[in-house]
Amino acid sequence: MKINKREIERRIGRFNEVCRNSGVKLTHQRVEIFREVAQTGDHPEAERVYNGVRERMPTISLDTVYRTLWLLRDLGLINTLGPPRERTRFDANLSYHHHFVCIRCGLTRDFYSDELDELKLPESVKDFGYVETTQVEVKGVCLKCAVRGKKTKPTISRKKEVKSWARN
Amino acid sequence: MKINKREIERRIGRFNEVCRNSGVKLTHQRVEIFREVAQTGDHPEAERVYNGVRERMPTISLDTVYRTLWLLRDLGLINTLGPPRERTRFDANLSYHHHFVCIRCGLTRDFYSDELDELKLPESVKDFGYVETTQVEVKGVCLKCAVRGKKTKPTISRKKEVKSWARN
DNA sequence: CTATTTGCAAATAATTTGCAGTGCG
DNA sequence: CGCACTGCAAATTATTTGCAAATAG
Repeated sequence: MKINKREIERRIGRFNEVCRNSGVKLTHQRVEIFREVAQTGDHPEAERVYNGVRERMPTISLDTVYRTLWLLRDLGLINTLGPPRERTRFDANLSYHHHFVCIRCGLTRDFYSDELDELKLPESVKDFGYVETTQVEVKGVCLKCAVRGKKTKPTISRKKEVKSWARN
Repeated sequence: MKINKREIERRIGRFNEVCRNSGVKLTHQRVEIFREVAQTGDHPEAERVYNGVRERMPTISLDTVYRTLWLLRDLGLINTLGPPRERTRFDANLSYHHHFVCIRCGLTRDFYSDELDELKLPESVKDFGYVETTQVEVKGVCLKCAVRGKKTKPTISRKKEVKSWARN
C-alpha cells in the first residue's frame, strides 16, 4: 500500500510540531525514521524500518531505530500492533469475547457484549482472505497505571530516566 | 478472574476429544498445560503457565510448555493475543481504522468502516480504566496462505515436519 | 555550551532447536 | 514395539543497555 504525498506531508508536519512542543530534539535520524514509517501503508517491524532508512542514511544503527520507534509511540505519533512490548499471551476463552488492553502495563481483560458480537464487516474485508474471528480491541490505560501518574511507564522496563516530555 | 468448574471440565473434555481425533498423543504434561491455561481467566504468558504447571509437575520443562502451547493453538484449542508469533509492528496510521490479521503469516491490512467506527462499548469497560482507542481486529487466513494449502504453516519457521493433524 | 542523542559492542530476554532417552497407543 | 513426545543444554532472535563521541537548540 502506498500513501499519498499530501498525507505524508501532513504526518510529518504533525511530527515536527509534536517534537517541538515536547522539547524532543529533531535529529536527522528521527526525521528519517518517522518518514519511513509514515510513508508505509504497511505495518513494518523495527528491522524493516531500519533497512528502509539505511538506504538513505547508511550509518544509522538498529538500536537508534528501536529507541526512536518507542519514542514516537510514547509521543502518540505512531502505534504498535497487539499487546505493547510484551511476550506472547495465550487465551483459552474460545467463546465470543473482546479485549481491553492497557497500553502501559499490558493488562488484558475480557469483556462481553451481545451488540459487539454481531458486527457487520465491510465486504472489502473478504478480499483479504477467509475470516475466522472478529474481536474488538479496546486500548487504554488501566486503573492501576492511571493512578501511578501520567508519565508513560514503559511496559517492560525502560530504565530510570523520567522523561520530561512524557505524555501531558 | 476465576473460571467455574463446569466450564473447565467442558474445556478439558473438548481438549481430549480434539486430541484423540487428530491423533495427537494425550500426555500427562499436555493435560496439565491445557488445564493450567483453561482454568485461568487471565491471559498468561508461557512462563506463567510454566510456573503454574510446575507446582503440580516439578519436572516439566519450559520448552515443553512452549511446544505445547503452539500445538494447542494449531489445534484451535487456544488463541494467542495480538499478531501471532511475530516481532512488534508499528503503525503510523492514526486515523480511525481496523485490522485484518492473518493468523498464519502475520500479514496485517487496514480497513475502514464508518459503522465500526462508532461502536458502543458496554459500560463495564470503564471499570477497567480510561479508554483511548477502539479497533476491530479480524483474524483469519490471507489469500496467499489459504492457497498454499490448509496445513498450518507456522509464522516464523517451525521446522520442516508437516503435521499430519494440521487443521482439517 | 550542555543536555540529548547517537553508534557501537556487549548484555538480556524470549523462544527455538538438536538429540538421546521415555512412554503413549 | 515404534514413533511421537519429553527434557536438557545449547543456539537463535529480538530487543535493550552502558558508554564515549557527536550534535541540536
